[in-house]
Amino acid sequence: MVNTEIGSIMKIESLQSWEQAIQEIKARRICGLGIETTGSDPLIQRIRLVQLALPNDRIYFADIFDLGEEALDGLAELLEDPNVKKVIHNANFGLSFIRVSQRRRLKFRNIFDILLASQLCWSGYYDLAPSKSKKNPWRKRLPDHSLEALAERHLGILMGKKCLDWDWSISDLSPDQTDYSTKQVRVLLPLHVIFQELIEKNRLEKVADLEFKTISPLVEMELSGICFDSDAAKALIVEKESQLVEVFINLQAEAKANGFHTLSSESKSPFDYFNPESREDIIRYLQSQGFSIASTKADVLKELAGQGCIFAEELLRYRQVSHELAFLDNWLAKIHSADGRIHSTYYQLNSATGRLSSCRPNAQQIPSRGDDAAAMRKLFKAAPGKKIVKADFSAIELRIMAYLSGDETMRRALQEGQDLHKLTASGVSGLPLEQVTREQRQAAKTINFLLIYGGSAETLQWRALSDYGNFMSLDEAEEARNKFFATYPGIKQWQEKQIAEMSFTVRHYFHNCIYGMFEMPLTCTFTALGRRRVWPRFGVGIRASKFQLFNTPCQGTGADLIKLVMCELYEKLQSEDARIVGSIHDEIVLEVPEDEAEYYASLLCVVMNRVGSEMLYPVPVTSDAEITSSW
DNA sequence: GGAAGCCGCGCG
DNA sequence: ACCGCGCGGCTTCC
Repeated sequence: MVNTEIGSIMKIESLQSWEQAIQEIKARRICGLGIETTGSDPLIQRIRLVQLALPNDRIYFADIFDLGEEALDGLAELLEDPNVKKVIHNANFGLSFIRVSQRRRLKFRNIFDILLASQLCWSGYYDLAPSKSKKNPWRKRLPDHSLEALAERHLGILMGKKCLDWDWSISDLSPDQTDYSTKQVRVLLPLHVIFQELIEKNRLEKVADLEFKTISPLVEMELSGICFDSDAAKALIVEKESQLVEVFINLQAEAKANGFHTLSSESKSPFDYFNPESREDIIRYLQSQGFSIASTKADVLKELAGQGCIFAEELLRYRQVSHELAFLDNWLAKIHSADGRIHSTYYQLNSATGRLSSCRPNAQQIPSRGDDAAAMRKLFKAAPGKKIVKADFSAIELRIMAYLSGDETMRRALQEGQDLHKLTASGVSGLPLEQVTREQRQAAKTINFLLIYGGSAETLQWRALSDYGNFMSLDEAEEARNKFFATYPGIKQWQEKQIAEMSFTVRHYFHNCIYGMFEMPLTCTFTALGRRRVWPRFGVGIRASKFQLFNTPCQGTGADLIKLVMCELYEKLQSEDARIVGSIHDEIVLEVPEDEAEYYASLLCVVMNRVGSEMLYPVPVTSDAEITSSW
């Protein structure tokens, strides 16, 4: 049992003593940092409390409302000092507020984020909890990485739930508030010791350092947001709404004419006849018309439309337009009042592979494929006087696979600057490289992507048909598959090795307050930088699929790469208004002053190529940059 | 009336 | 038997 009264709390009364406290911390080389704010939005709300925990159990407690915002200058400087380690839980949150207060680019150094550390050490782990669903009686439960959960799991300290309706802007904070806040800061250094050891034991040092460094560019990217043309969006909405109404009326009329009634309750559907959003209605209606389908997904409906079913065709149209409308409405709703821009949130390690994810709105799912995608993308424009500079890695998955597998043919082809899709086309068809047609190259692209992730001859056949109406017999698909692996024997070997990993285990270290450090034998995959994903071993049948074992190292290495690029690039950004504004898995988007666009376009490529080629050595990495006025 | 699960679909 | 995400709508269950 830990006595929370141990250690003294020093309330800072003046800027001068705050400065002294910071000097003392610099001598100590390490501190825990806790920040309380008046709300969750750094663009609107402010920092209220700053608490710094020292290794001698002393806590410096600063009320920024009393000291004034100038107090944050010294803190920002401390955060940029590479010689002092700052231990924080969810650094992104507090540091965003610091970044706003300083109105300048901050390069945080030597941050140790307990949240990211925990997510790294438990990456992929889950346990099973009973579920109400009959179809799926066990559901995956991911570990809780909140500070409260970590304190309980690793230290045995029960902190209770943080009260969400505490007001941190009132002049006199209640003892409950300040006590709870202090309790949180107090567990940071003890947790740091544990996670430092876990990171070392699991050989995650390089990945952890990368993740901690990524906080700076990510904070700035979220605060930068992206410029959005709301007038053009509104015009597009008007247009699409009338399209939607038209399709909707047609669907209603046809359902009515055939005596159909919806099952949806009245509140959900404004008409009695047919609710196009209800899969139940769709299946029932089409059944009544003599079409029997098990699913209402797009390719099933397309099949029906091909057979002359107008209703299915209209349904597809309805779906498409309503989906696009939902995007537009959502983006408009997310425009921030402070600067008229859209500020997505990025999660650094919410995914099992290490990729970034994005939400509210998801900046990584802006349409790019469909008919109206270009018009939608145009809405994300550069601010006046700025240009958008974007670059993506070319065929990065294949390069990563070449690196991971060490396949000779693939490596040599890439070193010689050959077109891998063409090479595959040649290997599959038996034609010399120069006789490969554009169509064959396109088909080879599909083959490449499907087969490196474990696709079967059947999926190959199906994709060839659905993508370009190219009919392939099963034998032909099987033949293409065999030729692919004959062309790249290293890939085949690597896949076999990965499958063997299913029954092979690696010692992975965990920690809790009951057992202390302990190891478990787990299925484990690794990326170029040593990032891990583990698979817990419960009963039979619950294990990594071969697809996951093929895909995770590849996707994860891509994540290592893009994060490294973000960090290196961030260091090289010159003017304050050259900003990273997007990161979409293999693509970086910048918004820069117009007259610097050329400079940043080439810088971006140089950094991407260098970082990529170093990480995947001896496989070279290339990228394509482009200067535009919108995404 | 809210939470959980499922489906379908946008991106890479 | 293709992987990884987030989101919105419907349905079901408390």
